[in-house]
Amino acid sequence: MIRNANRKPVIDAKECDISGWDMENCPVRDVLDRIAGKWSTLLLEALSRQPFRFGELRRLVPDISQRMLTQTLRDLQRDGYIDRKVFPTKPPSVEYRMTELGHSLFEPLSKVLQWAEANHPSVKAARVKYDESELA
Amino acid sequence: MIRNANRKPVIDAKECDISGWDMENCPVRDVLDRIAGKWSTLLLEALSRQPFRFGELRRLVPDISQRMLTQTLRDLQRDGYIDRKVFPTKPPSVEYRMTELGHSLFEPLSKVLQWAEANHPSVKAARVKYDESELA
DNA sequence: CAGCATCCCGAGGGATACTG
DNA sequence: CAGTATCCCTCGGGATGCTG
Repeated sequence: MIRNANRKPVIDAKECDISGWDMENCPVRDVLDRIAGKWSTLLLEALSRQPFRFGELRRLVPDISQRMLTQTLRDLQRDGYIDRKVFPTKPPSVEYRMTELGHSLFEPLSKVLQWAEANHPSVKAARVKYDESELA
Repeated sequence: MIRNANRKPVIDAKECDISGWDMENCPVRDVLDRIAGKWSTLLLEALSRQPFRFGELRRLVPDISQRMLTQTLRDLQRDGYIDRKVFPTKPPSVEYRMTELGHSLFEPLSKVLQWAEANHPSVKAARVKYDESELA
């Protein structure tokens, strides 16, 4: 039985490196908050394969509003994950292309996405089980 | 120069496997939405190291409100990432422990967290550069 | 100790219309 | 085509107080 007696003292802040994260300027949160948006990962996934133009992305992700497409692309660009090239044609065309930083981010990120897809059934099953035990 | 002429036709939905995700029941989003919360990764990181009790987690993450601590823990438990064991002592004590599913999630997830920490300077630099070019 | 209930606010994000 | 500008509204999450 796990009890207070043979429980280790509360984890040391230095050692654990968690308590040291004050949320105001936590590096991990600062990066994560931007890619945790509703559309970020989807756009990163698309652009990880090949460059796309605005309208192409719009067609690729039909559910996104052009407002959020613009904003998400700008945020991703601001953080250095994608590049934006304007071709002064008429009408103008704009190409979005993933940077090296973006690719290096997407490498570990894609593993999480793959995990999510692969383990979705387990998660759904866990939810059903939880919900059943709750209404008891 | 990249132009419309020698540009590949718009990516095939089947091949790309993106357009096929209707957002309503996209597996990836369904999983991601829960771990994208403000506190989820922090609690997963803590519990990936060792089990903790409610109050211990509270002290580990001082910024979290007990409301969000309770709610986030319940959500993580519901999705099967952590277990909750109640010891009928007085006063009662509750232990949270990461499940195998949680550990298997945290494996790829921790890589992203490490990436975020390691590349935070690059991201910050990109932002500065972007903001400077914007006010021009 | 480990929660639950309530109130409340700001940000994320949708819908629509207009523009260079 | 590739955006910008408004309006609006949900809801994630903070603060506070109460309970078994």
